[in-house]
Amino acid sequence: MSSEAEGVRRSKRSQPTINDVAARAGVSRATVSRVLGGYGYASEEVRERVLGAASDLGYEADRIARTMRSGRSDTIGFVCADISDPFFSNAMRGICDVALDKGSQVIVINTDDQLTQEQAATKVLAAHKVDGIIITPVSVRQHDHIVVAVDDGLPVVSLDRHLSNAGVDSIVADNEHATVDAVNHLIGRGHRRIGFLSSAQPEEPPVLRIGAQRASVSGPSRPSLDRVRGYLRAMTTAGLPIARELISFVPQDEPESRAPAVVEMLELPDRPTALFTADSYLTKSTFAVLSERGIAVPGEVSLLGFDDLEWTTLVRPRVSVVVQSSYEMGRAAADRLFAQLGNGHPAAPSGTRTVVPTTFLDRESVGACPTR
Amino acid sequence: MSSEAEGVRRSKRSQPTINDVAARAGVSRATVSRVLGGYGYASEEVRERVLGAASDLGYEADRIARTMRSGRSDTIGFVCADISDPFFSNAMRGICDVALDKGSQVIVINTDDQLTQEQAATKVLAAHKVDGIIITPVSVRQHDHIVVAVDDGLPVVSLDRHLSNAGVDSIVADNEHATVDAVNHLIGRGHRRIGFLSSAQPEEPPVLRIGAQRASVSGPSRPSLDRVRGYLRAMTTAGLPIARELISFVPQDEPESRAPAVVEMLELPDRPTALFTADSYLTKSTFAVLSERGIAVPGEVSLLGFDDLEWTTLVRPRVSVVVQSSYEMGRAAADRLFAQLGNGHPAAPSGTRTVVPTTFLDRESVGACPTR
DNA sequence: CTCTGTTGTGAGATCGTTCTCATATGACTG
DNA sequence: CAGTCATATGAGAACGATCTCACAACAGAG
Repeated sequence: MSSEAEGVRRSKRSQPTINDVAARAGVSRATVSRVLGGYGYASEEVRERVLGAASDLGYEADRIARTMRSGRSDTIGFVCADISDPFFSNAMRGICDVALDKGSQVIVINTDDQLTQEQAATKVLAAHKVDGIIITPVSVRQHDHIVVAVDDGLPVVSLDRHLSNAGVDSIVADNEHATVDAVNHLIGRGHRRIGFLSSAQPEEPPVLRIGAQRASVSGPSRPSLDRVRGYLRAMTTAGLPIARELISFVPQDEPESRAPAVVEMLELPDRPTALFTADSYLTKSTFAVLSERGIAVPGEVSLLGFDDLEWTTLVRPRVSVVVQSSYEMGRAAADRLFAQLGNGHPAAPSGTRTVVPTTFLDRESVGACPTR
Repeated sequence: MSSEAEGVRRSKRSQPTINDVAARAGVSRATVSRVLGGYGYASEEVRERVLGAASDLGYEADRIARTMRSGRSDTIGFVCADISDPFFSNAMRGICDVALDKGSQVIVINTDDQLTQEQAATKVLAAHKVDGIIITPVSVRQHDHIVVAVDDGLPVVSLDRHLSNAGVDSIVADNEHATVDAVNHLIGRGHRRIGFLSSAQPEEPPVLRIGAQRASVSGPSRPSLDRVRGYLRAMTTAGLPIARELISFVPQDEPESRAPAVVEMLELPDRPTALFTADSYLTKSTFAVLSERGIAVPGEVSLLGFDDLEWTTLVRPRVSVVVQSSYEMGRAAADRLFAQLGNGHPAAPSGTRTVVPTTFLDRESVGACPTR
């Protein structure tokens, strides 16, 4: 009933606390917490008084204090190479959508594919007491920091890369299969000399072993490697020879080397009649080179790429591509993470590998192998 | 010296606390805090012991507890319509880069241009005790929730939109000027009938007033409106008539209406010889329609757009555009925010309007006005 | 009438920091 | 020798929520 004290309100940063609500409702903090938290007992009369007081004051629980006490922050972390990359920003959108649904927020950290930054990121996120982390690990070998986080009980989901025996769930596209299908499509159109272009992690350049009967690539599962594997498998299965010069890896951190790599392949004595580009960067560079040199697509050279981007339907010919939905992959990663969170005690992560399907969009850049 | 207790470590979620460090160093919490916080006195000997203990334990201060006590969270919020939109993801990257530099993290929330979601977002971020917010407000009229936040002492910077008299700093491109220059460029090439296509916020469709001598558009400053203003000013200044049918607004939330709007303009009895598209969506739709219909660019129709995207140099002709660096705008917004944070007590935001320059990229889609 | 159980409430510990304040010691000054 | 400093440290109070526990009050059972 004291109307005078009400008018005085400190203007700067003074959200009402649970004490204010308790005082206004004439009950204790514990009772307010019980009513608002929806647990324990509370008489109907008290419940109404508390709810009324809370809404009168515009009370909103301080998340930080809540986290302090309960350990849950309703916040997850997303660690990626570069949020301005469409793959990650789309995945981010998927993650955010799921998080919103679960009442969580998302903190983003870019690593620029630097291991040190990734290590720092996991530490910072742990210090922020995030409930879990979705990460696209820089390296599939050096991931001690991730294992440490998992051991500390922090749920982690790996996006677009699979960490073997790290006990981390992962969400990946069916890269190998999709590539097999795509290359088979080219083979089906009569192509025999099919070039393969891919970006490669500078730290772990792929090592190819090309034998008479078999070709293989060493290293753990990661998109670029799995796609080479798909290429090798499709070629081998079709009984086609694997030529070293038809496989080109461009270091991820040397964008300026992409066009030269494409040029080099096009200037081969026995030029490939089809090109499979394993990522959007190389699809773009390849298309640009082809277009600049006036090489007819698909008349002289067919082009088939991985990843769909806005421009692929804007250019002529429209580019045929294998699509992986980064948005769906983001959603899947978040779903997986919240599933782990749901199990009260974060059950020992089983290291489940969730494979997200890809789609083949047959457009205009692939044609029959030109006859000579 | 007790080596047995050391071996026992709880595996789940048990980061060492400042108490552990204090115990190991044989000092009090306060001393540890002083050494680690770098303030007050501490003897060289104690300092070393503390530092040693902290590093032995791998101690990292709990950010949540720190926030609890100090009020600073080293976290800022970014509220945008859709993080998967290149404009926002690039801005986000800029914000993250600056934040990283300042030792802060960024929480992203998508609003899908929904006012209710934006209101919820500001509340949640306040509850998370973020140090400040960068926001691209859905509406430049209904922003009570933003004013409330500012009044509560939460620094806010508005990105890409200016809120008049809300006391909020803003970062915007020089939309009007850039458009004047761009349209002047078209006029300089002899064009007289220049079409203008833009997206419009569904809630506040622009109202045009077209008089004999003057044309104007009502409403507060926001990119789409400022660009129409630029168009009107350039046309008026050049003494060219403003024709209502040459100005088309497509509701932002109706992507399916874009192509029809372009078609409608191209089928005008006296078809425009040049088109200025005020945002990337319409640039894309316009290019697609032009290309599908086989209309020669710039032979029959010239095209000039706002915003640069990957595809504009991949297609033929390459599209001439006005570029605003969303990355730089993001950086500028973050710089502004941290500048406010720096002033100990967040000085009353002056409502400063920072204008980020644009660049005109003259490529191949603009040509001389065809003679009939 | 005592005992047990349900319902309702509050006191107070707790989470891990930061930071104020009190206190202690030695050195130096007048 | 008392008084004033600078140096060095620790005790303990916040911050705002959650949640355990203790305790009432009252019902119904034995």
